[in-house]
Amino acid sequence: MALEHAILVSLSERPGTGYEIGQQFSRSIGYFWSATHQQIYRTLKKLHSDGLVSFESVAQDGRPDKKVYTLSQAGRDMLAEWVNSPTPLPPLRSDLGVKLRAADLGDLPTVMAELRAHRDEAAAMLEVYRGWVEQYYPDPDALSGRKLNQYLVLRGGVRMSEQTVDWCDEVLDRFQRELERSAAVAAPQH
Amino acid sequence: MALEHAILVSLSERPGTGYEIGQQFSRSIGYFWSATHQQIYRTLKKLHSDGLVSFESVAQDGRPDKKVYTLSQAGRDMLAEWVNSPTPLPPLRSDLGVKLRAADLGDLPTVMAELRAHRDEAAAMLEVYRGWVEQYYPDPDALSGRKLNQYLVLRGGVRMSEQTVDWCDEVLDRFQRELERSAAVAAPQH
DNA sequence: GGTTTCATGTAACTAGTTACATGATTTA
DNA sequence: TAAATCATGTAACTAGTTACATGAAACC
Repeated sequence: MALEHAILVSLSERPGTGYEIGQQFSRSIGYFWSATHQQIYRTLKKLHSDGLVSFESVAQDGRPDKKVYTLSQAGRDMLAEWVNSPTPLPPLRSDLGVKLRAADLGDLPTVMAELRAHRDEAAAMLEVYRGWVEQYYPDPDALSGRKLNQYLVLRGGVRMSEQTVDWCDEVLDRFQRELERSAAVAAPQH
Repeated sequence: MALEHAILVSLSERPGTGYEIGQQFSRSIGYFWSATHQQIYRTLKKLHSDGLVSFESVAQDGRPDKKVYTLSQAGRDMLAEWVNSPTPLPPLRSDLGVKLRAADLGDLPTVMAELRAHRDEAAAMLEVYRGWVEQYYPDPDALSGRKLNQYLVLRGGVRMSEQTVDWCDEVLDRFQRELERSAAVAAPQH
């Protein structure tokens, strides 16, 4: 139930509405989590009924009231306990990996085109993350505390994207050689 | 619904029981997927009712009958179509990342100890994957077809584990410096 | 004599996704 | 005037986890 924790972490930094938490999740790698707004509203409701957060309704003109949530002491205690607890290795799961294994059931040029698109998406994310590092953490050695933590999480995202791009490139290289090999067999030049 | 696909991929290589599929998922990185047996049995039932697989009950002495599932032509067609389709980048999700961001709510030495344990788990997986490469793919350049695909998936697992280990090391290094810094403040030597 | 392997299942739960709904405000 | 932003919600669904259940065989 890391969504609960991700929301609590967000609120531990500043109080906010469900909408704002959703924005943060989708806009930054910083929370290393993603969720739809429905999931967030539902979870906030549960966190409230569990006494981990409280909220204050704020009236607005022309817009629905917003509920500004704040972490309670119980929520803070719970978070601290969770932070000190072990994090098991997540089970391995990758759509791309599953698909790759069966790649020869498809059409190689098509598979390669889709792989290239996947690679490019990952490369675009990587550029975004690198831009954030430059913009928000220009002097990483000087960081400490919360800011350091946020930087290190971002570093994890950079590493992951790099890994994805490199893996796709490795696969594409090998598939390219396969293509050339089969072309050579189909139309030998000597 | 990549579990469906993962099961179909497994059956495309050889017919098998739900139990065997579960073994494969948990024993090898090859399918890049994990699932509990309950999930697998349930999904096989659905795949059967969708006409993507068929099964034959095999009586055994002293054991419950086993159902040996086989991919149907419809299943094979469906898989081929899926293999040719795009794979979107999965949403970023990491318990460790969420936790790291809130690391200063916990106790630094405790957090570091848990991080070290996480790192060691990932390093152990990495050794397992590397062992498989050596054992089953000693000459990667010579591979082609299904065998090549399987190798490339395994390479993805190696890369991911490496990334996890390296990230943990980077975080641990920085946290170590934080520890030393705070120790220096608490007990200055000059 | 206790654990692991083989082999399947039901039931209840938690987590996550997709579709639909409302409605004012700001920006292009 | 069309799209995006702000702000929340219900409902129905799919996916994944955990607990409980059975029972023989093989291994240590």
